[in-house]
Amino acid sequence: MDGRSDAQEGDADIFGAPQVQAPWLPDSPSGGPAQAASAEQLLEGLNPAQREACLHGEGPLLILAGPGSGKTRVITHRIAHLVSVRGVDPRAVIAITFTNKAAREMRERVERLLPGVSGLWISTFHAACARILRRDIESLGRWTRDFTIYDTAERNALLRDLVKELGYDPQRFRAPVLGGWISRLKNSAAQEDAHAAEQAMDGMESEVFAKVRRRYEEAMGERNALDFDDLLLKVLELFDQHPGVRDLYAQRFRYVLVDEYQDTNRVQYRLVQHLAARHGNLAVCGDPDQSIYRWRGADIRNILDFEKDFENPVTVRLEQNYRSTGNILAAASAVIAHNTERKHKDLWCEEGDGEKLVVLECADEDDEAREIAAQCATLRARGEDLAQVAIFYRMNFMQRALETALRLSGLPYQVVAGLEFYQRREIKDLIAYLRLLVNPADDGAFLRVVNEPTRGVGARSLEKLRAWASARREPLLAAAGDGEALAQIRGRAKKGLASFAALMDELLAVRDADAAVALDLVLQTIEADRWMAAMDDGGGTAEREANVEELRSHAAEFDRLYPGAGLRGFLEEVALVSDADGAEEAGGSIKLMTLHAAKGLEFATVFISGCEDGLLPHARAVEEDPLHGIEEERRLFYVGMTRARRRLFLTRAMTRTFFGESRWNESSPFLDEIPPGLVEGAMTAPEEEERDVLGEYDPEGAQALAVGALVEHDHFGVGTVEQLAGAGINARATVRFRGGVKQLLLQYANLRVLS
DNA sequence: AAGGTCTTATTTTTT
DNA sequence: ATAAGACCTT
Repeated sequence: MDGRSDAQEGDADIFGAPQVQAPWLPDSPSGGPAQAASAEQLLEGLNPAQREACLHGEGPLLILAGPGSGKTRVITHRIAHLVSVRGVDPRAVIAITFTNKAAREMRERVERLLPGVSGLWISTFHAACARILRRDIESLGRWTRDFTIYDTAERNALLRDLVKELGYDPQRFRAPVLGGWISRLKNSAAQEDAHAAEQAMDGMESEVFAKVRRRYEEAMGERNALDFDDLLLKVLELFDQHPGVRDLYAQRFRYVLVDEYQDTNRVQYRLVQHLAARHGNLAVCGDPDQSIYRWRGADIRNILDFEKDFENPVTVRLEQNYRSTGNILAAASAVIAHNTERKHKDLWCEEGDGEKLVVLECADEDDEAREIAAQCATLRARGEDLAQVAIFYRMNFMQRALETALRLSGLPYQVVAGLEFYQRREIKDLIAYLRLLVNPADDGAFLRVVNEPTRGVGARSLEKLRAWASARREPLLAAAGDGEALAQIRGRAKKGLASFAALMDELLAVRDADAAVALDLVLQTIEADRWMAAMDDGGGTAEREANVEELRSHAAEFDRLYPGAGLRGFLEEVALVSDADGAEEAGGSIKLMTLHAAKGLEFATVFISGCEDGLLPHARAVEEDPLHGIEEERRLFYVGMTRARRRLFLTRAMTRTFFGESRWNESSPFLDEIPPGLVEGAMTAPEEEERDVLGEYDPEGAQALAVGALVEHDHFGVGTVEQLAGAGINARATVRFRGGVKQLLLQYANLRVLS
């Protein structure tokens, strides 16, 4: 195999030239590991199936990998084997993952096997595409390589503006909905049924939608911006329209590996086809049972049909589970067996049965959170490492109650994949300054910071500026620096705009500088201290200052890690890597995350909270698509269960507060799919529960209740009792309030009897 | 134009 | 319950 010579010669000047590149992938001119691991070392400890996947040479390879079957191990060892044993140039290998977290982990593990290696591409689809576009997007004619990446919030902000601009009611045509439609349309663009997607919207609305969409694409072009979907789509366009460019990449990537293939959508599928077109050495890895991204276009057929799509693929099944105890595995297998859309798998493990699963029924979400915290405290007392404990939830808002309980119990915790940080106002503003400086056409960034700190520029003058700019198809920043445009604006606004333009002009000096340097100049130029003081809404400026300081240290750290990547590289990372906290992991703390974020991870102890009908499966998922929805939710539950190595707790709350109102929930149907013999504390622990609950429940007051009594409730006001049922903690009342009839659990309702 | 109060919708999941 | 918007006042 002499992959090395042709890749190096052909690509050195093309790919190795100094350029903006995905910073975490330093693409040094000469790749190659410092010291190669030997073949024996690499295969050590692998089972026969893992070995086969690792050693597979040329041609398509499908790795069907059950949870905990050592999939990442196989991929990383395969890469190491290719490079160090078969002598493949690292730059001829591309490994694509689905999340940043997975990419990071894979990179670390490969580096451990191949110390000092460089030139490998290990990244998400989005990062890889961004990187390709930074180099080649100008072939498409419309964007420059300094394009800005818009996240969902920025996309929605633009859409809202456009809806208004087009004279529609932004209340009726809400940006997130429109954005969702646009995204779905784009992701099905590579499919035959793109037309069908458009028809799905009815009459009147579809016309509005079509108009908004057209304007949106136009505006994104004018702003030199791309949304997440565009990143993939534009590469596809590039490859379709410029076979030469396509060949450059297809030629370079002798080996293409794709992880989590079951979650690829049709666009990603086609991208992979392009990349592997030349050499056909495509190895994909995945598990149809863990496909949980159908809602954003993932097409499970991609993996189910792999064997049809490629001639003579080698299929390797990894069915031995190295992670979980027998009980956990049996429970998870029993649950997933209820799905019809799947390939049968026989998972097995050498572990013993282990502990039984524990189901905890709790009164409400606070009780649930306290119960979980109490269990965690017990684990800690027994000497368990809390870093090996995770709590999963279906929806982000559920995080609150959990956090509160953990904090009260004095347990250290860490929220994984919270986008919090980069959503903070001061951080978004600073990022917008930096973006505008790299991409002066980014009107979104302009609008965000033109009056931040305040410069007396209000809606009226901005409207004039906009009119002038859009008539000339000029960016707003250019207009702000144009005497003619400013001629129609007077007073403070005029001065403000001019000074803003001058300020941005000054900042231009650090356009190609390191991230920290650029950030510091921005902070200095806008007089950050005064700016933050002005933002102060009473809570003081300490927190904002700390956030800004954290951003500075992020930037400095980035510069240190990726010399040469500069401000542009930093902005790319900020746009694509949402989980900023993932970098440094706080030792010994419990991990909180959504079920989706849990994919690919493992913990000794796992809590799945909210095992309730309506939440798991999520009511909306089932509603949208009764057929596939429930199966996807079941897969999600399965993913959660199979993260656990030794202990699995499934918790549910009888009532849960949704938005202000508390709702009664049935238990999740998935719980009933677990063989009862594997579960302990079967379904309820009445004596404990009663004790918990009675503390807050006043039976005295309840006794005064009778049908016909007039009662008062904190939220619903005054009402009449129509019916009483149940006893003790289950006592319920049906009460007619002015706003309607409510079923209330007496223990929580806190009813005051008026007559 | 800026700052305050009041209404309103919001809750899948991620790049 | 909460946050973001709309709306009103200065």
